[in-house]
Amino acid sequence: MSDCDTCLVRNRAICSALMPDELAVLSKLGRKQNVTRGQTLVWEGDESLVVANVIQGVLKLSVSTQDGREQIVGVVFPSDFIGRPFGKESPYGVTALTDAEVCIFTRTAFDGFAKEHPDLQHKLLQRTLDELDRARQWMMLLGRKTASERIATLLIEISDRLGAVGCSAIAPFLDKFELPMDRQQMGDLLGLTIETVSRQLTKLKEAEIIELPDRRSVVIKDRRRLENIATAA
Amino acid sequence: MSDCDTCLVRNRAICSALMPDELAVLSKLGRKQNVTRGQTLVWEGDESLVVANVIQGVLKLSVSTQDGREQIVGVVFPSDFIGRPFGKESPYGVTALTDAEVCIFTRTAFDGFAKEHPDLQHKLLQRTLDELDRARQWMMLLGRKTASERIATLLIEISDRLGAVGCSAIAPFLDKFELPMDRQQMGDLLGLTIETVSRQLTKLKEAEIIELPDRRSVVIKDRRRLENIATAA
DNA sequence: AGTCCGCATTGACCTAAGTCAAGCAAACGA
DNA sequence: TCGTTTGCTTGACTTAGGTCAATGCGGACT
Repeated sequence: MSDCDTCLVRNRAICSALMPDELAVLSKLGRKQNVTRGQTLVWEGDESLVVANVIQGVLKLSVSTQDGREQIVGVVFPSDFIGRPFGKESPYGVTALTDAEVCIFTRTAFDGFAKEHPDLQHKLLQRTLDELDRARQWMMLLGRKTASERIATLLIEISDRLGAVGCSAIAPFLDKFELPMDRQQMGDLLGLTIETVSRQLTKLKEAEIIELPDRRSVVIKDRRRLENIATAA
Repeated sequence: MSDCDTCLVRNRAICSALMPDELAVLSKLGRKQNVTRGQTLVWEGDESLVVANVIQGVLKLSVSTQDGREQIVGVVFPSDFIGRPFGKESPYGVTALTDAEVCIFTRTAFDGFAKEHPDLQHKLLQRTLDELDRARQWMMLLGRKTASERIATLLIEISDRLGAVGCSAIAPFLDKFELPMDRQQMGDLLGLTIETVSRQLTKLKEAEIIELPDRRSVVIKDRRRLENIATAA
């Protein structure tokens, strides 16, 4: 891999657990790779051959039924880790939602390196625990929330996670942002149809809680009210 | 804690990563505790003060909305690990579904010990990754499956996990078992109401796919067909 | 400028699951 | 032994969200 020193996510990715000399070793094992929107990095059910760090862009993790229903089970942002280390086939596919850049490793090479580096494993454990918490919050959404609660929650969540990627000191709340996905993908993430997503968005727009300047943009005009809807308060 | 040597789950819990002398140290930090059905070990939103291994019994992890809707986001069986190590408040409550016995540690003591024992952390990481995969499969269920698919999936899942606890060499498929939860809890786990759970169970009974000898027992009469329903094949 | 084309929106209608309200039966306590 | 409670089932009705079918609209290409 070319150059960890200039990596956009070097302070936030799991690599930040490593000392410079260790990082040099790891960097030899990986390489940067560009991925274009829609490209699939890992197929659901395939043996888990690679893991990666996201440098730029947004990717989805998704599961499908035989008859084609799809559920997005995770969305990864810059500095997040992708893949299933330590054996096992990948129970979900990984596909780019936007053009992206990842720092990719073969799973076996990464596993071997990780075994020797407890600090890296520790970071990975913390990240996995956080991801598990997030997955569980999403289970509540999928199991018990109404369509409008789901949409509101999604907008807040995306705003927060995009905000965390940028400089949060300058822009603590990101009230204007680009959706990293289309309506269908929002539906696949929320367990709704595209039509319901669309209807709920126009409802929020008509209530003047958000604006939709174009198909991909969202402006949050009344964050407080949006949060109230999201938490069913 | 009294005695790891005779612990029912010593070969399967994360403790199995440790050497005898290390285990002796860990055992000093924990103690066995009995929990009765319905008792809550950790409250949702409380600071995470304890972690534990499950020795016997079944517990639920659950999240609630302000207005009282509940979603069960995880079910833990003997040898599973409970709690949120390394800081943070617990985003879910932990409550016993059956009488249970756990081996409990204060979080800080456990964290300290884990930091010194990479093998233990490695086990914990693998377990957390598995748990995350399971949570994601459940997201597919909650987001995209119909009521009958959900019920069928639940019965298969409980049968499998109870089977894994017992001796799977003797009983590879557990076709008769006790549900570790009531109808309401099945609903909370599946994102359904109690009435829908009941109706779907009677439908499976009338199709002669299962039997329901009493409120807590299930007999799987036609596993193949049940699996077909579960996977929407 | 005009015409595709891929999304997104909107409307009319349908249905799976929720709600509300009885019944019912095993377990429980007097 | 008989109420009472607690959990489960069943039935009648409602509804949130899905389905199907137009329609709209902005961006890319000729």
